[in-house]
Amino acid sequence: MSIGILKSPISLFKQFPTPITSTLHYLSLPTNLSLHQIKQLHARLITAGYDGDSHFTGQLLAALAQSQSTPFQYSLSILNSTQNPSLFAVNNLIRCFAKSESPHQALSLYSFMRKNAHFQPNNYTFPFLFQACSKFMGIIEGTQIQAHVIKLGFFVNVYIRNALIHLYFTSHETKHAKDLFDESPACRDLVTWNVMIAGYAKAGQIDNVEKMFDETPERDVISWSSLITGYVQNGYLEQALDSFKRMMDLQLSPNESILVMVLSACAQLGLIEKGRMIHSTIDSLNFPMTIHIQTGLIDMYAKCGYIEKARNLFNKMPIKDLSSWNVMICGLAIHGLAMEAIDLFEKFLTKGLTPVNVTFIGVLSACSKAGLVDKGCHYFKLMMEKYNIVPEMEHYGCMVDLLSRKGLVLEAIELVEKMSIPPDPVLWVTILGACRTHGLIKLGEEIGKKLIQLDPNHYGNYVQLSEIYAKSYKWEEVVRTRGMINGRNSKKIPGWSLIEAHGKIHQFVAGDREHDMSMEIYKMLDRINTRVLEAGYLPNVVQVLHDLEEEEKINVIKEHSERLAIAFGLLVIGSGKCIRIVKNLRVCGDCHEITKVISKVFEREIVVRDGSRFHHFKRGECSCQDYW
DNA sequence: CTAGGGTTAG
Repeated sequence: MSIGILKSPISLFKQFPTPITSTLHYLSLPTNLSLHQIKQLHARLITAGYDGDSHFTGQLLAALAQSQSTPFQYSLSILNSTQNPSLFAVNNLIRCFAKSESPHQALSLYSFMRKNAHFQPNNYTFPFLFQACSKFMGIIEGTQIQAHVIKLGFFVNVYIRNALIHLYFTSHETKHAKDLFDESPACRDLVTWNVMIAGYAKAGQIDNVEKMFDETPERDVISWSSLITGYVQNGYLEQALDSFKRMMDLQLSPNESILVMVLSACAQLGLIEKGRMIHSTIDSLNFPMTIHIQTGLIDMYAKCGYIEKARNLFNKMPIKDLSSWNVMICGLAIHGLAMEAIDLFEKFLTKGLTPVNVTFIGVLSACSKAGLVDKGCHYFKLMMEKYNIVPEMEHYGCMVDLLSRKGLVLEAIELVEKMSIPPDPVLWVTILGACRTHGLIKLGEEIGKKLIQLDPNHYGNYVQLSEIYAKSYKWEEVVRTRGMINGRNSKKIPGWSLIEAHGKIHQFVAGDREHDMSMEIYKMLDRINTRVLEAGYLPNVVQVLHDLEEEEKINVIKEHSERLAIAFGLLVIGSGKCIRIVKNLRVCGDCHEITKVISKVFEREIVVRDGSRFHHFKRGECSCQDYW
């Protein structure tokens, strides 16, 4: 009896004769059976009197090992009910253990094997063992097993070597992985190259990722997938999109992973035109609308400013997983739709789903963006007490932000001092900023001095402190603090803004004169400045007044990257169409103010995604209500 | 029967 004549696993059950004849001993099961189907089959075998048959035990375990589920107990019980399990069965049990939640059990089984002359490991055993070690970074155990591999003469087996290289990479032993790769060029295949590409990607060594990819003799879709994933995970978003284009130009078909990654690249860059193009590529390829693809699309639309599109896709999803909910909740949060994010989270809970750390980052950041102190504190407590989630830096970040911006600076300080992990200095920077805006001179002075001591090169701390002095009219201190900036190596992250126009990406930095249309852009900027002044816009006087040392800086404020992008947008984006800008840093107060006025006098909708959220500017107002 | 890639926040 051959499995080839059977149409589906279900028909397999129906065609099982009772009692099962000996011809069935040559049966091998199809892969991708569900746990339910395997259990049904198992039941039939028992009723047919084949319980404990060593051949069928092996087949059941092989099917389990290749199924989606990871039933540790069940697979063990199958083996235990067998009198004379085959090596095949034991290997597949190791495989089951390797992918289960307790992969170290694979090693217990291995040491049992070594004590039994009957079950000496073969070439199939070791890849599963190294896979198990990879799951818990068991490089010490792995190295011991490597010694056995050498002793038994299996070290030339390409499957085993690949699994071992993979183990070295997952255990951050990049050097050892490379040595193993270099050692025997003869013992390499396509998988070896792919392991190297993905391994270097995980290690953040993007140069080596590219080198390995270029040197791969023949590439498959996993090679491309590993390259593109490596780019996205290390922030090389444009390169990821370029590689995707290259791949598509070669008429290769993408897989799900590639599509999800390029959607993420578009999401992070805010490239709606490109994102839409990928969406239509997915449609025209008739690519299956999996949960991952749908979730990627929701994330992309939300992060590109189309929250209603994201919402529609989410509501239409027949099956959602945890990530889908997380993406949607976080998407609402970056749009400042705090109440909707909270309502969705409550709906999530009523479905009986269990939130994870990311879910709470979404909820808490929603609360912080809307200044909902009571709700934020409630959910922070709920997270710790009901769900036993230990807060991470990001959760503290939301809470400190929420409390301090609402003026509850002492509460914020108390929270930071009670933290279970050493606080990131950024938390103190947030509190320092709140001291400045709420006029807490003495406290701010103290924190500012401490921060400068902690990191004397951080430019922003001097600025904050000097502004606190300025507020209390301590001019000498202002001058002294400003003077301390000179000669420091500022670690300031360079700010940029980008705008998509007619399928091209245009990126600007402050004072940028590199763009082809620079002349027109600066002319437009002059026009903007004239018209907003007429409309009653006042530049941030305090800031300008005390930037005495370098007059250059006054101009730099006027030439902040988003202003260049807006000017460019007004020039090239058809009137009536919304101008969409993405920037990496938070929008500064002055730019926020001027953008409001621009939206009014030029009658333009302007959407800015800054480092933390969306601002929808319309008719002189912003969706954030000036709280951001 | 074997090894390799995967969305989520600021």
